[in-house]
Amino acid sequence: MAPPAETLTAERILEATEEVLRRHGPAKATVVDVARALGVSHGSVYRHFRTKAALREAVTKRWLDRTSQRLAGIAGATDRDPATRLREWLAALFDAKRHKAGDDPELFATYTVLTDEYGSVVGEHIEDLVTQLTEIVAAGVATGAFTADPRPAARAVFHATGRFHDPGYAREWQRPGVDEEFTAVVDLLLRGLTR
Amino acid sequence: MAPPAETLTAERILEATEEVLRRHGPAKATVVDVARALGVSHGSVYRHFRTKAALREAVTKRWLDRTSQRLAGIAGATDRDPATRLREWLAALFDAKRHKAGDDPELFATYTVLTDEYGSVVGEHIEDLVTQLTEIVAAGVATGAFTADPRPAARAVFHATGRFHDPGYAREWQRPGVDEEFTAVVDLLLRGLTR
DNA sequence: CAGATGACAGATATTGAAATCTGTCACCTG
DNA sequence: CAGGTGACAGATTTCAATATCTGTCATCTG
Repeated sequence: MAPPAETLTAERILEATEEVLRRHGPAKATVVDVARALGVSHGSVYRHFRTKAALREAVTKRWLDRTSQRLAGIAGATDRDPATRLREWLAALFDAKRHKAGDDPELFATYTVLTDEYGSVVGEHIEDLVTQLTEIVAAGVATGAFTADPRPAARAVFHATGRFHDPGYAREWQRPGVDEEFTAVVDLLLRGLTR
Repeated sequence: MAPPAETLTAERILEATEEVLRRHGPAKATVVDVARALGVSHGSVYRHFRTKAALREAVTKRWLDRTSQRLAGIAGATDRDPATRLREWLAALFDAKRHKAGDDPELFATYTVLTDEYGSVVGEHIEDLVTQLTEIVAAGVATGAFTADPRPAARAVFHATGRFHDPGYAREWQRPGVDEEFTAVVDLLLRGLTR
């Protein structure tokens, strides 16, 4: 059922777009470049994505979804105790972001531009993450470990840790002492949640 | 001892610079404009500020200091109980920022550009604010209301409330529901601090 | 005939020459 | 002679012409 390798699919276009963005950056990456990379005319790209914006948006969504999926594994590990899971989930989010930002700063900057462009996609991603957090908090409430209204509490935890996952703070993630700051905030939040 | 009104002082240059920034914005405000507004040659401005950057930095500092001074009043009100003082201080910070951003968005954008340019001035301003918070937390620890190491706890509170005072989030401050989000975060933090 | 093409019009970006600005300094002036 | 000036060199910005890109669509082809 999988189409032959040479068939032009949305998937192949997205991969080529990621590569073009990596090479040229967000300002210079054009639809013509993507078409050239695939060896087709740019008109063909427009058969799969109505506009350049739609294409960039789809690439952005893909990138964010990869992070969500990684974290979903931790949120769903219902065998572990909620406090630990919350800590690990937040640490994993911080770690994922910090590595993305530190390992390839240019690519990270590229995606930061894209996420700024497509606020609604980011909004959905955040709702997704808050839902994962809600799952953990709700588990804690069920256990009796936490006292809280899960959804608003999860949202508060997400907002309170913004410094450790919002791309706007990426510069700070390299500085010494951030880990202590992270731990201090998470400790304080966990004390606030704990019965 | 106060110099006559027509004497060129650093103070008068700073006032003129604020006005020029308000009128022309950060990108188009030039030293020549400032000199023109004061009716002097631009060489005279350079007698008081070594570079354009030094002038802009001084204006930025003045602007930040005005906020610090307002908040210092609340932090220093040692007659009131620490938990209330902490809430009021954070609410006052949020309120001050939100009004600056909402009442004159262009001027706020101008100063956001300036604060991005002069990170060290912002750093000092933040240290100043964290010191004020530390004072409140320490008072709470003395009372027995809070359990915490005042300085790191104050820093954690500051970081955890970044969403409600960092200019990068200014867009969010207009949205409905932010007040509830603010209250949720502050409640959680206060629960964490409280013995 | 489904899918690809490339010519085209209007929008956007690039480029380089001209204009303006920054920072210095030798020289005024009250 | 303290404080101010304006001409100047080099850096930066502006602006208009030129080039490139986006999105459409009539046409082509396997």
